[in-house]
Amino acid sequence: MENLPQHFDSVFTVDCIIFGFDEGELKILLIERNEEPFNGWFALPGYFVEKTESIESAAERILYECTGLKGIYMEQFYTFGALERHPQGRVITVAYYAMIRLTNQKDLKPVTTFARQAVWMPVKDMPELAFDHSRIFRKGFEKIRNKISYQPIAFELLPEKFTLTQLQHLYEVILNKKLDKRNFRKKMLAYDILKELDEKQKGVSYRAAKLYKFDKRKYAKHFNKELTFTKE
Amino acid sequence: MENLPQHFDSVFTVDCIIFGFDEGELKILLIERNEEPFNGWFALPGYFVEKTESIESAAERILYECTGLKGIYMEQFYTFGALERHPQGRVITVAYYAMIRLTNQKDLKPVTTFARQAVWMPVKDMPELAFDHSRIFRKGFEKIRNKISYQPIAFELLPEKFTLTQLQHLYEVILNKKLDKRNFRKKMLAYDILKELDEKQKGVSYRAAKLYKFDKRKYAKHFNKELTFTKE
DNA sequence: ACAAAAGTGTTCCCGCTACACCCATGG
DNA sequence: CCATGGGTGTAGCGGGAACACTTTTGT
Repeated sequence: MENLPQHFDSVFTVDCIIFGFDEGELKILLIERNEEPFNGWFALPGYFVEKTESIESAAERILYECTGLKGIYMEQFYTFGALERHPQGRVITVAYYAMIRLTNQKDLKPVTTFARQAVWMPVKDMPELAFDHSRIFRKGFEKIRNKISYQPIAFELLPEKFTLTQLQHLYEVILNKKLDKRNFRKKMLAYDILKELDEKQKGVSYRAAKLYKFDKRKYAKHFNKELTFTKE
Repeated sequence: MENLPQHFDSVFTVDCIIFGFDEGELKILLIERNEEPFNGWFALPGYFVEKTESIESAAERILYECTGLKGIYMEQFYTFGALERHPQGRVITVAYYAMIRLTNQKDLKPVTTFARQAVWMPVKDMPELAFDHSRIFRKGFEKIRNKISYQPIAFELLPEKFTLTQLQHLYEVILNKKLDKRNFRKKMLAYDILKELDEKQKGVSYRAAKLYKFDKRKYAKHFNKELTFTKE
């Protein structure tokens, strides 16, 4: 194989699975494509990586273009390169996922031309997606389902202040099974990564629950990891 | 960004971390490069992926060219695409690892021209590698160290028949810590994935140990996975 | 007989599971 | 006062960790 410099122009893409939690449902961000191929189909937000940017920053840029959000930690999880995955040629794609907090800004307008609109799609009514994106989604979903069972990463999806019941619901949705309330609370508090606030829920027609906050410091101490949740 | 068809020719590479276990040491397969850049440096076996092959088959081909081995199950673990990782341009690389049984054929002759020689390098004396291969290696090594603690994947490194002590040594080398003999045996036998043979070690000047074999059937039953160890 | 590794059980502790009732609040 | 979710404890079980001596074999 020749290795002439002009051959060193890789063309490849990034695709992102962006999880959000809203109205008790797990959702992911999809775009409706506005160009061929698969014009009009739903797809994962993703596009070509520029020659001058790293894969990570491309992922961040795409996420920004679809949501207006910046500085979200994304994790690479797999690279898909089947020969026939793109009808126009050989395009490999590096897949990332992110979990974001979607408060207020529920209706997102994409800042790009390649997407007609962006929507939060409940995971349970996922349509068939463009390219091999359905497959990418399944693999990514499996990944976070796995990860959440041994690492407390669900906070990223919740508002800053949340109740234990909200947190539990989120786990139940992701893991797709009922959890025991007492055991869940015991275990979660035993992790010692939550800070109990002097504040309660408001506006509910039943006993208000205590609010909690995720405590980055304690998390870092226990898991001796960088605080990768929100890259600063 | 334009998306003219002639731009749809990705150029990218595959790099492989191939683990072997020999003389009580964990080793990985390195090649000595025979072309620029990094001519003469040690590197992970890897090369460009052809336009007509999938990433997986490219990985297999490369492994074959370096070792003569076929049908080894390789697992993709990360894609590296930092801008400056290749001095001649933007080249992203998809990294795989494999664990192989290296009996008899300790001296491998590469079937390629881009490698001057292939060597089994003990992990503990790893030199600095070409490109960002040292980083790739560290990430891959961490991956298998992680994986081995919750999935019994170490058999692939041992000869077909092995003693429990050999298996334990292998775990100790990978995890880099001493394990308790009784607990190790108890746990390993409890997995119920070993078949005890009617055969003993030979040629040792002490009490001969029983030989065991990895039992694919039982493994598949417990882990309900395909028998991915040796793809047939 | 001695050197070297094979082989073997028990106890303790911790974390997970299962399970049901009273409490606070708003309407 | 009632409906709704908030909040709490305990007992049993199972898996992991710690720990030391006897057996077999070749030299």
